Amino acid sequence: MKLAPLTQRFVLHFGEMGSRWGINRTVGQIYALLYVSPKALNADDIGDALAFSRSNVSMGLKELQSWNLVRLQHLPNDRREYFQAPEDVWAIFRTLAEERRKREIDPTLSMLRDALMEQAVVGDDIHAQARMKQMHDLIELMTGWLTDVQKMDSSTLMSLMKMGAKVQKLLEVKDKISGKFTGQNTRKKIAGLPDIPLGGPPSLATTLAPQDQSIEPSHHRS
Amino acid sequence: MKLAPLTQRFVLHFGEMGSRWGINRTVGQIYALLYVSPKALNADDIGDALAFSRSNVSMGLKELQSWNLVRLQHLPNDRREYFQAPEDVWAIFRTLAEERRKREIDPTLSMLRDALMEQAVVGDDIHAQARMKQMHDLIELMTGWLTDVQKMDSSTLMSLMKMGAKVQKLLEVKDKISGKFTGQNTRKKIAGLPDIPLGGPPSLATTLAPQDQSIEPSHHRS
DNA sequence: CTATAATTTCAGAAATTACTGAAAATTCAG
DNA sequence: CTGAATTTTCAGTAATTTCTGAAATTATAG
Repeated sequence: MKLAPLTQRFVLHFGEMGSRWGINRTVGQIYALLYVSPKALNADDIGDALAFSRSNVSMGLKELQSWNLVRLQHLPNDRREYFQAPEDVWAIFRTLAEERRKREIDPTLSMLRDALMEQAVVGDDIHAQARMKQMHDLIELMTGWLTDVQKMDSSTLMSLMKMGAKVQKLLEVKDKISGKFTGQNTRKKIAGLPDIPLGGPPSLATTLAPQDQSIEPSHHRS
Repeated sequence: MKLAPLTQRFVLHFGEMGSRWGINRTVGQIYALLYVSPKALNADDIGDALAFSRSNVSMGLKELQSWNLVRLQHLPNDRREYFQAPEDVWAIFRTLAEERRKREIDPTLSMLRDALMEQAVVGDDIHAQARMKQMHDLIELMTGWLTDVQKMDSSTLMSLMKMGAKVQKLLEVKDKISGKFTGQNTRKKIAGLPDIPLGGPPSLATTLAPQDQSIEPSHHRS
């Protein structure tokens, strides 16, 4: 590997972090390289720079393409494919968020939806279902909000993030002007079922009724 | 494994998703079980319910503890340790976000910080450093904002999320009232260096000056 | 302090995932 | 179409991760 020193550090770091991010070392390094590269690279460039086999590079690129994280380019008088990372870091971030949602959240959300449709019979399942409902509602709220956020233009998003905790103030002001409740009816409510509890302890107790709720397990051997 | 049907589906799903979430099957299933369980469970209960070896359960619980995702309990007249997931789904989510940041983001942020302190010498590194700066600034903005958000009380957060894209409107209104620029000076600016570009294409060109920026790679064989 | 219960550690087995080189498939200039 | 260039697939191997049972450690009741 014959990379410029800072580039090399960056690439190696991404390789190591890969596993924590759910990608492998190869994919991490390839992406890092594309990200810092001033020009698009072909598979041989990459394999050469990182000392990976050609097939490994091919698989890595395929993976990155499935994440929508690379742009494919064709150059005049060159049959090979050239790859580059999008220039806009915001765009990269959005893509990442979206893809992660698709892979890490959506399947769970749909599993939860299914489970909530069923009529729980066993006692344990009745409680379990209430818990699933809580999780489902939270996830739906978060992903719905993420969708909204992704629709905003970058500058709005930027403002929002830069003001940070100050939104709270702004929301308070808004409340005073527009009436008692905040954001009411802005997002659809799921038929018949209770809201996500906000506070601490009383949360579960309030969502589903007659179930053993005491802290100490009652029948766990003397 | 002798679990109630819905519980079982939930547990198995978490086991499968585990790998995508950076935890293993065991840990995923243990957490799922604790999450839906109406009472705290001890290691034997868990190993029994999921058919894992005692040592595997022990390791899994250790892992979950390192994520701050389980509470430990002691019962009268029972030497064993009992585990449970926090009841408040919001609290769980916050913990998850915080831990993931610690593991998946912070190391990269600090690597980037280090790399930005160096004086790039090689041409490629000069460009690479500009790219790292963009990534660094975006991450810092996001994590800083996350910190702010985590400081909000749940109801504010709830309002914010429920209003979704409508914040945009609110921000516009605020702008009209409070002057021309939004959020200006709300978060510290990093000395002397340019902001994160917002738009598409002109982004990189505006951040660091005299570097090959043309789209077609100029010296890539005829 | 001793004996027992409970938990943790750890070396090796099992399972999974990553990587390679060779072969197959695809693409495209001529 | 043909054949060279390029990319993809895939079977086998290497590396890593997960899981287990046995042994070691820790905690505590008596």
